[in-house]
Amino acid sequence: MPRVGLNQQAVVREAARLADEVGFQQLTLAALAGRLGVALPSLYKHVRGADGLTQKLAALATAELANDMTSAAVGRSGGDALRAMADAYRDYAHRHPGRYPATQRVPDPADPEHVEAGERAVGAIFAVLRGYGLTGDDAVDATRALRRALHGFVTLEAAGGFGLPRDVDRSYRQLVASMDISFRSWPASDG
Amino acid sequence: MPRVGLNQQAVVREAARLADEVGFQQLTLAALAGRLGVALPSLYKHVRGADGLTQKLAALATAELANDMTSAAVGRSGGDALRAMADAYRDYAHRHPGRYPATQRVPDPADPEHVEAGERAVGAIFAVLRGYGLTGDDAVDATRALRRALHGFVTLEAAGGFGLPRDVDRSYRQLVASMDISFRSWPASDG
DNA sequence: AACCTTGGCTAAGTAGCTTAGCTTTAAGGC
DNA sequence: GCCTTAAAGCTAAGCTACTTAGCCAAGGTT
Repeated sequence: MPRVGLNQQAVVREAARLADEVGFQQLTLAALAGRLGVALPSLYKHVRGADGLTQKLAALATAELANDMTSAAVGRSGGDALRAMADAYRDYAHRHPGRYPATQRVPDPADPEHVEAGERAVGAIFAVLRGYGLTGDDAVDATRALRRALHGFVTLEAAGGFGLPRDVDRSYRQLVASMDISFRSWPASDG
Repeated sequence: MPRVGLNQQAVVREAARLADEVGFQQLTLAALAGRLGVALPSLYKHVRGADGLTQKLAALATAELANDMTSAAVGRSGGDALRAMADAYRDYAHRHPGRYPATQRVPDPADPEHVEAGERAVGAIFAVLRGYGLTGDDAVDATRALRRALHGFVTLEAAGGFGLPRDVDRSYRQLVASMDISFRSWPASDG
């Protein structure tokens, strides 16, 4: 029995690749083990079963997405920053259709890297909102609104949920434009 | 073997109740069969397996949601109608936590009732948007934006995804208020 | 060289879904 | 009132996927 020499990182990275190829839902331990050239139960030496694997995948994907969003916004502000970040978000979902769904998982408090990645993602949005003069509770609400809008879009897009015949890129630009308007005239916090 | 006397409707209705109790993900054929007092394979006489069951559940839930949204908006217009409909949407998700996720399933073209329910739901939103003077492509984009916003909110809320400490009802009102503003100054279609 | 941690394995068991094929109920025609 | 038959139930069997238990060998450490 020649050793393959796996470790957790190698397993999770391969899982990410596989997920992008076959889809998040189709990511199975059996397929992953086959890809890595080991028997299925061997994976348990590296990750805590199927759930542990998806949690680690979530941590990886969240970190990647946070990176992309941050780099997109750097050196920009206001509507420019918003558009750049929104594009980076959608791009990531397109480039990594299998990893993207994992980013929606609530960070595991027991995994510091996961928690940190989540905070960086939120922080990137916060930074953009500061350009609109939004801070404190307003920024919290606005962050939620933006996350929802972006996530909702790419999810429905991926599901083919846009039955209505309308150019999708354009819809996205419209969405971002409307968020821009919302943020500029954000309802007063005591509303 | 005394007959229970099931039919498709009885099976789907019980599935809806069960889903609300144990959660959409935990809705299993085994649990449903136990609840109905029949052996698991007997369900196949009424629905086409697990997938067929969730599709029928989706049709039921979508119809219910469309009804609620429509009744909420009737006799109102503009921001009033928007708020009422948004509240009805979130209420439904709260009252039927197990059915709600099923409403996100793309309508099955082979199931006329499902298709019709989906059209009624979109139609209810369209009617409200007409009050903002939005029609045609603008209404399409705005409908997508509203669906996303509402769905995103209740999904994140259900997932406990609002880690940030902030009153959730209030966030919802803010969200709806910001949609109201967006719709009143919707970007021109040629933007 | 002996040790012992680690990464691999096989075997076995669980949960859930599905199909095949049989039996019985109960409705309808004669 | 019987006979036929479609429908509704059943058991048996098999599939996929995940999980646990327990064993063995590879290979670094002392």
